[in-house]
Amino acid sequence: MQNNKTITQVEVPEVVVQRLPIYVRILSQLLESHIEIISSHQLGELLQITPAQIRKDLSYFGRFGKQGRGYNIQFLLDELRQILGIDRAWKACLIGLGRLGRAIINYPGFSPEGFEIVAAFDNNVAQYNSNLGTITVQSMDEIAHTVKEKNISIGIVAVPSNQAQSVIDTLVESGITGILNYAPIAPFAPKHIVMRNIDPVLSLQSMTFYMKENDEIN
Amino acid sequence: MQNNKTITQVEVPEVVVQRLPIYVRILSQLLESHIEIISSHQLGELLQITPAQIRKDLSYFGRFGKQGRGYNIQFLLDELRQILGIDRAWKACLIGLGRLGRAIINYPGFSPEGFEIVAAFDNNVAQYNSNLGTITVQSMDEIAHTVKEKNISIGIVAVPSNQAQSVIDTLVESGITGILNYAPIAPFAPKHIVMRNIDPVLSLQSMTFYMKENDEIN
DNA sequence: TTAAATTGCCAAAATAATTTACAATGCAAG
DNA sequence: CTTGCATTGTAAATTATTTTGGCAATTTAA
Repeated sequence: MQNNKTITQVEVPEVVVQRLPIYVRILSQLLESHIEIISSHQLGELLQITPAQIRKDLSYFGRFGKQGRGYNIQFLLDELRQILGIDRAWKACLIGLGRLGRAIINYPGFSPEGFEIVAAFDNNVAQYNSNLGTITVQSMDEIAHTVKEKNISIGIVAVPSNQAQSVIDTLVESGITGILNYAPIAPFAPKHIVMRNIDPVLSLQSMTFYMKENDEIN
Repeated sequence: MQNNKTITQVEVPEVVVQRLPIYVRILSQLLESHIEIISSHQLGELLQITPAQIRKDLSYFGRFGKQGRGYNIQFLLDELRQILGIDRAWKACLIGLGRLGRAIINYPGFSPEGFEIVAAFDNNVAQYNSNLGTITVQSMDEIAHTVKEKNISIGIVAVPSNQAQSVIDTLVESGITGILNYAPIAPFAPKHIVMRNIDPVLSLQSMTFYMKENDEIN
């Protein structure tokens, strides 16, 4: 393991980065409820996190609050959005249009957050070309070309396990930098690629570890 | 934060528990390829983990290998499955049969791993009662009764955000001990409940934090 | 019988994450 | 304007986790 953080900047811990979107979500809700100011204590209450941790997390990026008062929610939100890079739109493509892929492409939660699926690929083009609104399904051969042409930066992988790694390889070669992988595999990609796995079976399997203990009481 | 691990046993770190299912998955694949023995070094290669970490992880639970030889895959698999509690079937129920819920109930990946959805609930019973095979959709009023009757231990939440917390509360009252939550909220539950969240938007939002930096080069 | 491979484990070191504590500041009330 | 309360930001201490190095014990294979 080489040290790649000698550059001056204090490295932001991964856990902190993962908490920021949660902060954003809660703050958005509060704003919708016409609340304008919140303290780290109140926010911690809502999130079941200590106030100190919230202040510490934020301190990696700057000073956003006012002593004696708390945080202006709108301001903090804008700052966090910028920090996360979600103050702008991101283009994504979807690979695989089986049951899962179709559920993903119809999921209404991505676009309000700025993630737009602008292309879809499946080798069974004809079968899936209906009901997809403005998007035309393309053959997987066209991934590289389309990704470059449309300047897509995120790939969403929803193909069967046995095809997933090769799709990922293709995406990487096409110049994509982020991959959201739904295939139940341990994917491999170069370090500059940001990978996130969505894997409900793994979640369940780590869940039962803790449940089995309780269960023995019954 | 109270110390709840003074009981004698060495607490198994959460990350370790989350790696075990990955070990199980890889080992299963190896077994299918008729490989019988593997060393921590080879396994580490496959998973991009150091051999020492794999040995350390396993050492929390016992001794499963042979010096000079490595691990018998079938044996290690059986042991890990038992440790995780996935050496038996778990009954789950699904709440919410919108697009997401229907994708979940049709997902073929749960049952081979021993997670069986044996009940489904939605307030719009009539609408969804077709195409669900053996499962009959019940009204949400019936959650508590059915969970107890069928001895269900896992709840899968796929209702809209605004209903999710109240569904979770109901599940908890019904005696469920594990919840797989697909609703994009920060759910609240008592500590004895094991909660896992599946939230692709949060994943994407923590992804762009790392992508935006690379992006500025373009 | 010997050499090579590999586990299990310990202890040490390094790294990371969380919590504590408090000075500094801002706000509100009088 | 002054006082007292609330709250941030952060340094330091603490706790937790991960990694590393090393080696005796054991197994296999030559």
